[in-house]
Amino acid sequence: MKISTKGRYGLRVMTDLATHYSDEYIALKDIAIRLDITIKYLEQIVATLNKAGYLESMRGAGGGYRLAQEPSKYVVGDILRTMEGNFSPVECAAEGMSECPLVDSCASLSFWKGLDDAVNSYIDSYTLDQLIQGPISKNK
Amino acid sequence: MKISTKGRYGLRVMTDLATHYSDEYIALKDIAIRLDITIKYLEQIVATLNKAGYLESMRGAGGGYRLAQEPSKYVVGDILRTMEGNFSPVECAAEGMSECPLVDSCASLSFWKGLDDAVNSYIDSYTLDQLIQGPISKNK
DNA sequence: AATAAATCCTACTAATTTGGTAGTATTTCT
DNA sequence: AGAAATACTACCAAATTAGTAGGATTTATT
Repeated sequence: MKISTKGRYGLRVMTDLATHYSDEYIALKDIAIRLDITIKYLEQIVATLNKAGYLESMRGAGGGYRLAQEPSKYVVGDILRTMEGNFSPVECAAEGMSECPLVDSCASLSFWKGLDDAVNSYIDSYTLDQLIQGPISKNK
Repeated sequence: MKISTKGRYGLRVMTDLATHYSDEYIALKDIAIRLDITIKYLEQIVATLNKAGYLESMRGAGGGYRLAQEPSKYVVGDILRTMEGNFSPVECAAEGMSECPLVDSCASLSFWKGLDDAVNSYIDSYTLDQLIQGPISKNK
């Protein structure tokens, strides 16, 4: 049960933008260096975040990206679901799914739904600003 | 963040064996029909469960598999981890991992570890016998 | 106006994982 | 001896994921 690099990098980009939060635009070039990924790959990740409305962008020289809102406004769960599509560990536990022929006799459905709930309520309990606090102390 | 069919089928096989729990051996042929998968694929799934020591097997005509212990002795989390390898959504949150070059400055590590904990403690809170109760009432 | 720096858009490709098939050997019961 | 079952191992196909690449467009600077 793995989270893809898109989800991880997506969150990293958001935390990077959060730690550099201001009204200035930050170029992908800079983020790419800090996160050690290519600009080209980063472009795709940022495109997803941007389409979701999380960012403001400025094209051309001196352009870049910045958060559309302050860090505390971003729920980590939203970001992860945006990057990964739905986050349900099992399809049949997700929205309105009931294609499974075994559904009526399925002993595990409520178990899976419970897992789904546990995961989502955890990731929804964090906002971006909470992520960028604390761990800095580990640096010293 | 998906659970593979191996994990889902593995758990289904175990619940199937649990609902038919007795000292008789159950042939894969029967399980395959009930779960609607081929015997050959089922063989692989069962092989993993068997190597983990969850089952007792009997070869030859009239043979099959049965649970090595009574259903209440099986923690669902153990079964899922057996089928999926480790269950950590992110590698760096798993055992002793720290290869990530960003580890010291990683803002998210404790977040990921928390997710890992949330998932594992949920799946460890169920035993097989709990799964096979309750949903039967939905059948009527 | 030209140039450089940046986002934007889209297509393609490579690598990995997942899901499944297949064949054959071995064991056990009748 | 034969049938029914597990045990083992290799292979393959489809899907997903991860990453590359090229070029178009926009904007600031000189």
